[in-house]
Amino acid sequence: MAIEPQLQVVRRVRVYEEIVSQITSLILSGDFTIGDKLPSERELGERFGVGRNSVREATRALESAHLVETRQGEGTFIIATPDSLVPVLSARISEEASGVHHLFEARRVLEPQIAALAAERAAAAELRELDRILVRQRKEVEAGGSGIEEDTQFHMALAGAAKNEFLEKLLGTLLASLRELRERSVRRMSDRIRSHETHLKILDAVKKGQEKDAVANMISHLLEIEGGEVNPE
Amino acid sequence: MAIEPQLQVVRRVRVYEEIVSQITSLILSGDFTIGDKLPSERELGERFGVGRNSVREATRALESAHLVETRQGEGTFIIATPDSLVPVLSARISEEASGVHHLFEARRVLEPQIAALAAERAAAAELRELDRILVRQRKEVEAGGSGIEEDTQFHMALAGAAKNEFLEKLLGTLLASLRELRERSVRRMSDRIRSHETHLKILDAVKKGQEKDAVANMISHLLEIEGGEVNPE
DNA sequence: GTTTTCTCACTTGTAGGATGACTCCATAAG
DNA sequence: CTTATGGAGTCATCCTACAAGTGAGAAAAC
Repeated sequence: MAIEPQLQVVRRVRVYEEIVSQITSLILSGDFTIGDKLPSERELGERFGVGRNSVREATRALESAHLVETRQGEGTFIIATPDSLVPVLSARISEEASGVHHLFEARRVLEPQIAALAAERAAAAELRELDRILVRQRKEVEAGGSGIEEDTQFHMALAGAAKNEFLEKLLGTLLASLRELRERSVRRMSDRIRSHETHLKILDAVKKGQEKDAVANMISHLLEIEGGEVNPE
Repeated sequence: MAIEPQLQVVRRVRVYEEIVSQITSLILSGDFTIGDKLPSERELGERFGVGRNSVREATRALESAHLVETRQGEGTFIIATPDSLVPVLSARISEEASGVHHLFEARRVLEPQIAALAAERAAAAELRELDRILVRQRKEVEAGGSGIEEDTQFHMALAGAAKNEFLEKLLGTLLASLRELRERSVRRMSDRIRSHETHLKILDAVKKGQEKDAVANMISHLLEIEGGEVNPE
């Protein structure tokens, strides 16, 4: 084969994505704030040097992310509330590898407390659902699967049992950000089994309402998942 | 004034929204499932009787909701299952229902851990900044002010010292959400002074690197702020 | 002077054409 | 069998044209 020059893989960024990114930055930096009106589609197009279509596509993306609101005949307005910015922020951070450690740390902060709340508040039906998830995970792992889908389900169901929608939403965001990383990490079968067993321990503590055990088990579970190397100071 | 008939507010549905809705339904019903390829933009446009622009805008909205993935030269593909749609739907609901109580609780989950991290990692310059903030707060309160601005600064500076951008931004979000509520609550002078003194205690623990004291002091501080009635089970 | 109506400029909503870029696959050339 | 080539299908992006909605100020009516 002929000599192939090492080609840089060009990450094709579509025009509309670039616009979304820029406008999001302007909102985050405070240059645009709630209630502000964006320049018209034509003007934005001229300013960015792109067509009106691309501006519109960017607007649709921002709109479905609840960052802006478009009213025919009037214009497009910033409606970003702090709440709606949370997912955006986490998505950004996850793009930069430097933030991954922060995400794991945030998870270690959040999830043990979520486990404690679940231990305090979980209803019988929720406990049964958690049981069912772990049964599915066991089958999946024994069949050679990764069980990662069930893993996510377990953690989210636990958050649901904690009865705090804000925390639940937050964890969902966090797990979504970490998801591709976790899928990438090829874990050994023994790890998967151990992970499943720690799930059982956590659920056991939750069932008995033992908050401190739930916290402790969750912490060791997260350290297992995260590092591989558990570092129990 | 003349009799105003109760006018029904007409919800104008844009074409692209209708398309998003229809495709979402097809995913939920299982007619479209993961991996499936959507018809081409032209064909979709003809089938719905709309222009390609509208189809593209719908695609952008679906894409930013992680329901589909578009690859140039190939087509647009479903990347979601009915299961994965559930969180999307419930997120909408929680935007309205998510109560203030949940926000306070989330704060009690987050901020003690942030204080612990700060106790572990705070640099000298950051400690001096925290000092300065508390001096300003003291003056402000003694002059009859609320000191709420300095309160926010203190908590955010502490989060900065924790050296985790994600947690820092998260707390910023949370405090902004709670801000108007806190401003509304007319607190007594004695409460303001006590709040300031608890700040001093927290900072003291942070300076000495006593993580557990930092956590404990932060918890009691938050309970003070939140309820007025401390309930130390 | 006050109120109502109308006009017009501006903005978003939508359709559809033209062209470029990319992917895949069948077919031809070696 | 391997490698090029080319064409069909598709998305990416630009463009024009017009419909539809909004708001403000001019014009008209009172």
